[in-house]
Amino acid sequence: MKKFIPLLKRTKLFAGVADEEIGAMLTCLDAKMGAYKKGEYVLRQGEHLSHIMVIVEGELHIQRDDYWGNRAIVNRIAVGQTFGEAYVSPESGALLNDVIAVRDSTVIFFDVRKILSVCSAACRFHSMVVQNLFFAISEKNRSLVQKLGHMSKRTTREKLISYLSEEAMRSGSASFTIPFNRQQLADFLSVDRSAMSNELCKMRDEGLLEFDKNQFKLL
Amino acid sequence: MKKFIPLLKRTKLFAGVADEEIGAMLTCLDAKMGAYKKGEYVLRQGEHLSHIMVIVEGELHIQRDDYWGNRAIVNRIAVGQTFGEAYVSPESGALLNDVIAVRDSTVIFFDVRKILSVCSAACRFHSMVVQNLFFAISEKNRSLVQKLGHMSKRTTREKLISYLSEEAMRSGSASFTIPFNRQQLADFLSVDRSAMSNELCKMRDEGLLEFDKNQFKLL
DNA sequence: CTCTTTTTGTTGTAAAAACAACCGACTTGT
DNA sequence: ACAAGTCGGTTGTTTTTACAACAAAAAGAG
Repeated sequence: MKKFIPLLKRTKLFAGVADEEIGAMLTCLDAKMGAYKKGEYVLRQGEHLSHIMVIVEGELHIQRDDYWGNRAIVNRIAVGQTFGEAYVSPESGALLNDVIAVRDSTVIFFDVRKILSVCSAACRFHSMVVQNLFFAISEKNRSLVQKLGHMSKRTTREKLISYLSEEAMRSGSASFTIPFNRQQLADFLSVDRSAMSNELCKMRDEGLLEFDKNQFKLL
Repeated sequence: MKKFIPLLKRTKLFAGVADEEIGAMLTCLDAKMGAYKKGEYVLRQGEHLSHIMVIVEGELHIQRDDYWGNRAIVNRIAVGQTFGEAYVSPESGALLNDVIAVRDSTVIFFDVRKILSVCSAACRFHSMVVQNLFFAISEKNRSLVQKLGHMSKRTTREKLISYLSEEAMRSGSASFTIPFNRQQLADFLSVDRSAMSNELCKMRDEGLLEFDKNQFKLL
């Protein structure tokens, strides 16, 4: 687990915590590691979560499949990001979604109760982690609201424009790469893949944008 | 402001804090009160927020109107609930939505920085409020995910079933009252009002549910 | 109580999306 | 290298939605 300390240091969760402190905290917070193959479930809807997870390798999707096989991708968790902050609260019920590895992934789990309760040991930075956790969930909250902004658009085209504009804004350039393939993007925006593909090509023909695979350019 | 202390005591934010402490904290946290008429804007998209608000009278909608007049209702804030927790983080940018009073409303604002920094005075319960704030945003996070669950449904009917099921679940009964009129519900689910009204009546005719104004019963 | 405004339901039409089926290009594994 | 699988695009059909316009009922104002 130690080899991930430099990476952990750069995460939002451990921002401002010294290297040597992180090592101590791994013990203090009862950190456990898990490895998942591509396509494997990390957590399943209905489970009760007692740990917060930080992803240190790979990529996860928070998603949900309904009875008819429609998949909705709620969110994407990349290296350095966390999942489970929203389930820290004692009143939070069962997990609403599945968490699945979209690539071979490694995850470190931290015991929630140990994070929230003050520890006696060397964790001078404990309270900073609590505040970081707050900022992390705060950021996730804003990202969910932004996603709602895309989903509340009526047409596939508007959803695409809303999403792609955000990605362009985030990357700070009209050219950018999205972290989804077509099917995943369709599941993320909750539209039909073929209809979306069709719409993308129409938009390209109209000169609104260019794309090649996951590389997009807004014009 | 004092008359709201009993109410504040029952909010999630001040859970576990004694009456007399709340009075002290109102000063300590630099609480300010604001009154808003029905239809008035409390906050506007693009503003920068430095306060967390607790609503003590009335009802607010978090919403966004686009260029073409389409309104999307992101969330509803009722008495005792908070808004702005997600904008506490220093990196959080401008407000993504408008906040509007749907009824005459009264709001108490708390200075964010004073909440997050440790105060010297009588606020023994300060750290409890920080944790409560965490739980509040955590709950809001889950509610956003649930809303995404409704919005990710493809048809108006499915969205309605998803939403109404949740409301039934929450009320613990097949009969329940929703906090929206038809137009607001349509804006909340991001569908056309007339189409939704039509769908609701079809579902009633098929024997799926009964309703009278905002009162619904699932069968 | 009466007039006005708001809310809800209804209908028809045009636009858009979902769905299904298929093809070719590209990957991957053996 | 070859077979199997994945991925993105295309097309046609059916279903659903948005939009617009209107009517009836309810709520609210004076």
